[in-house]
Amino acid sequence: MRQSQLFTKVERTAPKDEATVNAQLLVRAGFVSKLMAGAYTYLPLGLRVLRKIENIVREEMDAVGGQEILMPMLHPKANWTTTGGWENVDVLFKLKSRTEKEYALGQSEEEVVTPLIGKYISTYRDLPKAVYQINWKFRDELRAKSGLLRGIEFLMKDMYSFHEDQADFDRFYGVMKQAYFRVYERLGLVAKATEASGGAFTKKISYEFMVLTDAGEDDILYCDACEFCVNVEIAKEKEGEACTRCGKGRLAKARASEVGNVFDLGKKFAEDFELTFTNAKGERQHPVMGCYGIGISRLMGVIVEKFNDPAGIVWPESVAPFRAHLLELAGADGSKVYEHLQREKIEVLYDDRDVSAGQKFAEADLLGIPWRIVVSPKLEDRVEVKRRTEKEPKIVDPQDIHGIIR
RNA sequence: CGGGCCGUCGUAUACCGGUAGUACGCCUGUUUUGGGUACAGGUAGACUGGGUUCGAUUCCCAGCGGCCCGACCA
Repeated sequence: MRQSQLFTKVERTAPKDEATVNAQLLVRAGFVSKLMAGAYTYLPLGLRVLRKIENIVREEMDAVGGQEILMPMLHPKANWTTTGGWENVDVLFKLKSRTEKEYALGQSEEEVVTPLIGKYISTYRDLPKAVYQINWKFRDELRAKSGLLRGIEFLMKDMYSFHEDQADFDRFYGVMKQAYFRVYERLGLVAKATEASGGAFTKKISYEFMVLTDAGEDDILYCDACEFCVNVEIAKEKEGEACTRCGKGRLAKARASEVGNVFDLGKKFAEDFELTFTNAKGERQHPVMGCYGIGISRLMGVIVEKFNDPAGIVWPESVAPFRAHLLELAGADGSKVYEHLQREKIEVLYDDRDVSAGQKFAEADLLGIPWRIVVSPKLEDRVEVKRRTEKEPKIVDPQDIHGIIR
């Protein structure tokens, strides 16, 4: 894409009312624009990043047999009174139509997916099944904050699985855990599976996937020698104590942001909606249900919190809005290189604007695209290629670029 | 929801109970051309509604909005 055509522009100063790094950089660089606290517009650059994260999550959910659907965000009140959520879920947005009919905005979709699945599940031979969607969620938070980290409207992948028995759920939970770790790894993040409380509708322990960052709002204790990790809200252990699981490590405390979770919902929702299947003995039985969330838009914020330097964002290659940023300095013509990269199917942002070299360099650093390519009269027919993470460029022939940055 | 701070050109800021200034942006021209080039001219602003006052952007009240701390957060 030609940068001269991009409708957004870089701001030279950071917005005064954003405290977190993710909000400051994303707003300044023109990836997002705040409509109100907790709700952002995703601009062309930001939407490209969001879609990349979404696609990585989608690929990994498909890989474990998840089937993608898209459910309404607007829910009838009845589904929520059936489960008690209308009265008990305080973050539920409720609204009334002009004819006084009442609705809820989806903040999680057990109330919709459970009756939906009931239409298609009748025998144990239909199980297990896992369906998911990637869709906007609404939560009436008392205080939206921290840029993309806590919104009242946010993009989330939510998967729901249905199983014949607890053993099959447990098996699937293990599969999902590995899928989640693959997602985070592909995003360049290290996540810890953390034991946490199950919230309002399950007494069981749930697992939250946490990325360590000071911008987060959870405190966790984790063992420095084994995988053990627990949210302080349910921890019986204390910081500095020896780990009881492995007996070798010590527990350290850290701030983290929750980028995914897994709940064993048991039979709660199946019972509420009278969802049953016929087992091998011919008896009617409730399936065991699980739900699995990943906060897509929050991940975008967390990635920026983790990957930045004083000059700007440093996107991991897997989610960068473009792979290459082609800077055409005054007196040179980058159009041939641009066309070459397009033929090679390399996503490239072509800075063809009539602005100074210094401004192009500064803004390129802020945008954080992984590879920077410079064409300049100084270089004659050669071009300069540099990684965002590195200091020194390489001078190469234009036809060699795609081989280097691919 | 409790507490605190704050709303001034597009952005970031300053001053002031009596003509609202600066930087960046934007427009025109010249200049410059490898790290936000320089100069000249121009453009553009007091959240809303009440009150006090001769006069309010400034003081007071309310509303709306924002940020921070806490609580909350399937």
